[in-house]
Amino acid sequence: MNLEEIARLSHKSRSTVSRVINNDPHVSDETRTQVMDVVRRLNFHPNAAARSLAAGRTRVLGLVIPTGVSSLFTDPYFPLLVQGVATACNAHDHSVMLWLAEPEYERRTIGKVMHAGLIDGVILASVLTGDPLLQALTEGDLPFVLVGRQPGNDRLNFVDVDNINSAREAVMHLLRQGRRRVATITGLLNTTVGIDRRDGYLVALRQRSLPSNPELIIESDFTEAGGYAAMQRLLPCHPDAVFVASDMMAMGALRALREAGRRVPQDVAVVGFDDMPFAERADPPLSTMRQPVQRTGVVAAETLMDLIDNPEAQPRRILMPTELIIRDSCGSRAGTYGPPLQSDPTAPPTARR
Amino acid sequence: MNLEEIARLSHKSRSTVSRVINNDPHVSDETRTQVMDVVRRLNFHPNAAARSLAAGRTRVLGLVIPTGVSSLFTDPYFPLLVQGVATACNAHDHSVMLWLAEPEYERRTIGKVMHAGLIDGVILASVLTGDPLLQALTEGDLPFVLVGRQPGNDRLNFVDVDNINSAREAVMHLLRQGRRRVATITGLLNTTVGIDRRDGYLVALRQRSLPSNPELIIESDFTEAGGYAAMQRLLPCHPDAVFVASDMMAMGALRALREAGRRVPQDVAVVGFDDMPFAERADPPLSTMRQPVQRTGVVAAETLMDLIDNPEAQPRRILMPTELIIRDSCGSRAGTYGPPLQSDPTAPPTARR
DNA sequence: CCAAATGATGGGAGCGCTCCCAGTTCTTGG
DNA sequence: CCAAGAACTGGGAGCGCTCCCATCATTTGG
Repeated sequence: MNLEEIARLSHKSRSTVSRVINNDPHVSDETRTQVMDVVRRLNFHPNAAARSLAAGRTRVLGLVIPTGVSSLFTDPYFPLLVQGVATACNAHDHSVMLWLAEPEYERRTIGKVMHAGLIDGVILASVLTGDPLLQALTEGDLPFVLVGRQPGNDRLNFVDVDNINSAREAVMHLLRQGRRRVATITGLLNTTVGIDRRDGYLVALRQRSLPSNPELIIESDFTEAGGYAAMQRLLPCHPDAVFVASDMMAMGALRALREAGRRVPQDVAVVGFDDMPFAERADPPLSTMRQPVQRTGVVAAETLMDLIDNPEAQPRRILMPTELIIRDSCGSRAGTYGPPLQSDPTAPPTARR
Repeated sequence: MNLEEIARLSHKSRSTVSRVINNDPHVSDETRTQVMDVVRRLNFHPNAAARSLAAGRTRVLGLVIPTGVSSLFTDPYFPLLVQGVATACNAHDHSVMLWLAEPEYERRTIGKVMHAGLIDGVILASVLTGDPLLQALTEGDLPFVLVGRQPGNDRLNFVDVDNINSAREAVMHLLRQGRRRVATITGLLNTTVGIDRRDGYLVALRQRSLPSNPELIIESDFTEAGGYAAMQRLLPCHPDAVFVASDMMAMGALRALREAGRRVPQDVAVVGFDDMPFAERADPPLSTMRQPVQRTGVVAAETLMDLIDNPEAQPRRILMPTELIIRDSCGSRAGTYGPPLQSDPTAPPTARR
């Protein structure tokens, strides 16, 4: 079944049917109705390949997820992001093509993304600096949006949260409680997000004129096991608070603290990052910096579609809001543990929704 | 850049270049080398749309994930499945198109999957009986594979685990420990997997000539919160063991037991299902029936590709192996808790890898 | 009342491939 | 040494659309 056949059955031309299908205004209402009747009766859908070939666009967005990041799919971060992208594509009558960037197929993936004409644009999640695909995209002319900023190139389009300031706020919150030995478990420090959240920790200390103590800063890898191991290394240093750069690692940290007999939050306050679904059911419920992951996926997809339609505009650099969610693990729930939350009029608001 | 241009530069015809690109054997080695040199030099990739249009196949597989199942992307089940499918596609030089089956776009999704010619075949995960897309696929002629069997139609292709027998084994294990009041928290009973795992529980009781007690069977929904609520309803009935139909719900059940002061496994033994990554880090580590989710995704994709090449063959009905993983929560770790594991020569082996 | 603008429609060309058929060259056996 | 086949190569048609231009009918303004 094709345009020609619909044309025959509705006694119109192929061109007119094409106009109807594509909502072209240059069609009379009567004709439109006639054609649509036939289209609906036969459940006609135009062939995507022919359409792409003739029009030069596919109405498909690519989504590339790195596989090197070990946590990958056990951490709900990517699933939520994927869900956001897919939802936005649904809403805008696009489809999404998903690639796992497995190193052994790197060249092939680059070829498919950039040269095969399968997609109109691509969303790249969590790229590492120097990623060959990013390199190729930068040199090519396929529209693309990063999830997570890349320092050093201010012409890139990205959607992200303000990791530095969000981390700073989280640590500030701990300091305002009177915690004096605040440690941090960082993410991988070869990722921008890992670096930024650590830097936010350092900024907070500096703002309070506190020295940073290298033994209170442990690099980890965003996994539960990594958080557990990092917390164990931290135990001998007796921190009274830990800012953990992801909820997944925070779960590991809580487990290590529990096993070591340290009470949370009485002995050690813990704040995570992400507000993943499991955070509120942790033991104790985890205080954490919420970021709107699913919404980030939606915005990334919408930004990309906008970019496809308007390739010449200024780079889009979008920061999503974060929000500090206070639960039990940081010891500042009113009247629950320790000293009450001191109000600090110089502090920025913690909620920026 | 197109075939014609490669042909010009390599002093061959379009047809010959096409043969080289498609690994047609009717080309001399010399010609092949010449052409490939130009192809590589210009980094040429044939246009996917033109290819699909001319050849009638896209080398793209669809993957449809339901969104009605509330757990969806917070449960690592789907992510692992997606990863398996994507990996298999990578390995076989295919791409994967992902759709979230959101109810409000149901008609549109069906159209894209079935009539737009975007894909050569589709994998459907966790369909409910009577799903309109399944209905449409059954009546159409697009190759498709289900993840999870559908009773009532033995012409469908599917990949699954033997949920009935696996559940039976898990419950048998509890009974062999001497547990007498074994309860179950089921999944949604409008899903085949929910029904099958409950039925396996019932079969185990029957095999031991034990009566089934309705108040020890609580329907839940595969979520952590659902498992928590179900366990709370179970507490007054004083079960000494619970078979929970998913690890996610088991986490909720453990939380409820902990809050109620019931010791696991001394007071209540718990066995889950899935062996999700978090199971071994639960408190206590969760005994569970492992199923190879990622591998299931790989097999589903490979089965679909086979089906696309051989549409006329017999229906593929594939069962993946499961394996009971003994950890602390069921109280049968040798020399750890309670009575020793009794050997039961009539029992089937628990590991079937 | 007629020229010019406006609106609606139809047909041709062409997007970049694959597939088929025909033609050319090179072998090989009787 | 030549016919018959095998091996390789080239060109045409066509996949189902979109886009452009031409055409025809209908308004509208001077």
